[in-house]
Amino acid sequence: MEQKILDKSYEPEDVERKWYEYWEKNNLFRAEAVSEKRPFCIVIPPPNVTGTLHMGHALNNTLQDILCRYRRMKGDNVLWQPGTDHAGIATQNVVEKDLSARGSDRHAVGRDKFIEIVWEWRRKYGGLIINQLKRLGCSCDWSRERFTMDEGLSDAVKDVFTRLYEEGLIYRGDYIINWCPRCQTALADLEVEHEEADSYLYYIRYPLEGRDGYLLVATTRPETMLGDTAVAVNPDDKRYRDYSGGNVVLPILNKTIPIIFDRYVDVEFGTGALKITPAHDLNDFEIGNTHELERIKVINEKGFMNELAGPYEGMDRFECREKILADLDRAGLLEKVEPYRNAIGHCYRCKTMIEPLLSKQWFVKIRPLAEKASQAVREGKTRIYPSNWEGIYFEWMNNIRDWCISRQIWWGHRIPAWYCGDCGEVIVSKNEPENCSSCSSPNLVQDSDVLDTWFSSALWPFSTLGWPENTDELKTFYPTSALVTGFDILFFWVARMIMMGIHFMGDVPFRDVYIHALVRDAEGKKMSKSKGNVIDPLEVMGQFGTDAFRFTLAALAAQGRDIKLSEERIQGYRHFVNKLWNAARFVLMNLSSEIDVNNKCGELSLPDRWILTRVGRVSGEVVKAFDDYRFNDAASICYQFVWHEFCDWYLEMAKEALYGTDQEKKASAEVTSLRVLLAVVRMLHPFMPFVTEEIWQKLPSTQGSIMNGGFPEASDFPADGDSLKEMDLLMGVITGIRNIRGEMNIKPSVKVNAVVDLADAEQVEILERNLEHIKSLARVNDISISSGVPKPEASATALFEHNQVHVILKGLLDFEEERKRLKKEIKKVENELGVSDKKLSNRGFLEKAPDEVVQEVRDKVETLRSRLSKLNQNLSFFETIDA
RNA sequence: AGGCGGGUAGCUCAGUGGGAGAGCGUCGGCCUUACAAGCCGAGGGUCGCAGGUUCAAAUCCUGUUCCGCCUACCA
Repeated sequence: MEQKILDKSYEPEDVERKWYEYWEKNNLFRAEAVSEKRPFCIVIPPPNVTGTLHMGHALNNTLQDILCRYRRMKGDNVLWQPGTDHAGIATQNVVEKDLSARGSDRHAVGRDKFIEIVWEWRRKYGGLIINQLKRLGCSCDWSRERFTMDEGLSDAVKDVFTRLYEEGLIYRGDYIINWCPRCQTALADLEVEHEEADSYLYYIRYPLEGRDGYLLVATTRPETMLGDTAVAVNPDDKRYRDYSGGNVVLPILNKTIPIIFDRYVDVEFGTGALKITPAHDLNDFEIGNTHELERIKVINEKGFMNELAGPYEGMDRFECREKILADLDRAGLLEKVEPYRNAIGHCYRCKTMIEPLLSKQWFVKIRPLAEKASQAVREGKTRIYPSNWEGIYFEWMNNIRDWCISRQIWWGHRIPAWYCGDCGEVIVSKNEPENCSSCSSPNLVQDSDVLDTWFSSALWPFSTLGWPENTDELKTFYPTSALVTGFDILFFWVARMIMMGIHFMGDVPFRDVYIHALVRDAEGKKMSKSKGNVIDPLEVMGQFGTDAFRFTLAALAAQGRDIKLSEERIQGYRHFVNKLWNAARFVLMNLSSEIDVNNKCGELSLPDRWILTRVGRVSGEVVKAFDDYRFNDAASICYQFVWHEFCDWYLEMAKEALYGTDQEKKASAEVTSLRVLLAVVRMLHPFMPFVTEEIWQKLPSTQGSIMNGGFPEASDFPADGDSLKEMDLLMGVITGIRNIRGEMNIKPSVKVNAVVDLADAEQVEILERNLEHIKSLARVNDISISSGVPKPEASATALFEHNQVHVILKGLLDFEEERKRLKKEIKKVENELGVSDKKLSNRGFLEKAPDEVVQEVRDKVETLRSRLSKLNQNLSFFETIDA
């Protein structure tokens, strides 16, 4: 027989391991591909396969797990679809770093071998983050784990690429792209981080051809002048009107380039003359196109000056800048240098300064996809919570530009395009072609680039469910129910999933998107390794227990606000876990061996009726909060109820019956406390899966896992409105006496005598029936309840509603203290009365405010008046008595 | 430059038209047989500032200031 009494304190470590193994062994996370039950599906935002769990993951997955566990308990067929992402650039970087530490590099090992090494790496470390998610308690259906480089998902990628190509939505072209000279690859616009920094604006003289003088040009990047093919001015700019048809001589290279006119140029900025470098700047590129300018690339893919850079060939781009400035200065062509702040793009992976470069890349023509994705959200097919993110989503969708999807790295989905070595034909095909479709030549070479990782992530909600096969999973779970993610990947990932989902599945990929906050440190700073302010979730779990950690995250996850996390907060919620544990321990200790929650018991006591009514209401509130993604509300409702209603009031009062000899009363207290505890652990289970399972398994009347125990609902409990009012009265008396005791510093060991004077004689009986509770909770020896009795001599009085309770102080304390206390309270009541009186003397209020509001204020005034007169009476009593 | 969010108790925040709240911290009192990771009690706020709408504003509007974030092709 298993020991049913709980240990004195909760020890998370063993308990967590035990139950996670139990859940997995019993397949409790398994979803059914076909089921009568209502489907609920979340696809996990796939973590990088090389990653380790950080706070962002912890929050993100805790919230998902809360939703999944909640829905499962409500009887849904839940699929939490897990998996990892191959994270092309990040993973390649990690493996390359490892290679270089061993004195090698990817070019030395070759492409095929390198990819093999990365797979090996994944086999070795890919399970790390998965195990960390398990440690967090995540109830993913691990039997369905996917990886973006799996065969099935790779097929999906090829399928999507070829179909988009055939539809003209994927094309290949020469454009200015963001190039990272360190990672040696193109990046999408989104992958470039702009940060404002101190820089300089250099004013350079471009001598005019065939006449005296020069055109003064302002630039932040003097090294690109080697690739200049024009200088542009605004046609409306009077200063340059007579330069039409003229040329300038490009300094250093002494090349003649034209002065062109274009409205793009801002007359106000700098000198109003803009040097044009079509091969190294997006705007210049576009201006170059309209004016049919030559594109001269002077910086190569490694960030070094090439052979077209004349004397600077072979220099690094920054070195070249310094040299060129020195040379210009010497030639008297550098007029001035001004400090200037501008935002320069950096690689989001390695922080290297991005080089805008002319390059041939693959792009997705995004507008047609974006428009439908925009519309779907506008029509409410997908709802974004909190809704202010919708505006940001639309904003981005409206200004979106074509998506550069080719990457010059090796780890990823290779672009399914082949080039004919003989006729130059481009063949895009799911399967490797044997001959050129145009000239039948077998001389075909596959494109060496791979696709942006986000290209495969964009398919995640349907590729993981088996697409392009028409699987049962797709039929059952697509569109998925909710997506939970941080705003930092709203564009990278969420928007692109919506586009691809609509295009290939004909429907949005998810009904709801819940955008959660960022986890910051206690000062509100972003956590980062370089700042050294990271809190490691695994350490936290070890120190405080996973349940306390999860509850903290949920309790702090208010919509639209970042989370400031500190160890003190987590510690605070660990106390809550302990409180729950001890409540359970107490209930268990007092249960009779043959007890069952369905046992018949005699008449319920007032506290019994009250707590059952309350737990019903609270269940309803929690359900509503979960349904609205108000995790913090759900958490604090539970916290408040468990600690301050169940423990502080109910269990304290139940002791009366539990310790007593009346078997009927004892039985009803036992059944009620068990019933409420069973509800409490179930409503807390989504937050705190481990401790609740541990308690559940020790409680009588349970079978199997708490996961199958159902979620408590309002209708499970009797609603007894009278019990709420009666308890208010009872608690009012007890609180009144406690207030006096506290303020007068009467020690708990000293019992007092009290007289209760009720305004409503009919309520006397209510208190009479509950005298024992007042005596034990307020530490009272003798008490009398009646209506309309005079205040006893030498007593202190507490008021509640229209009632008063007098505590006899004779021989207990200093009356001066009581006079002070009364005066203080009189002042407080007078202030409140002043506010309300003012309202009632305002004609506008009486005429225009709703009747019930006016009535409320009238009632309040009445209450305050009677309080005030009682307080004054009490005070005058004390004024006449000598201590 | 544009956009978004925020400023409420010492700290972290909830509260979106009608009585300023919670948790933590602080202070005072308690080893009351579930829990000192606990129990009982107390103190503490001109709701950033200035106008406006309203009978009534923390709440709605306008302006302003400070902080944070996002987006951006003025060199």
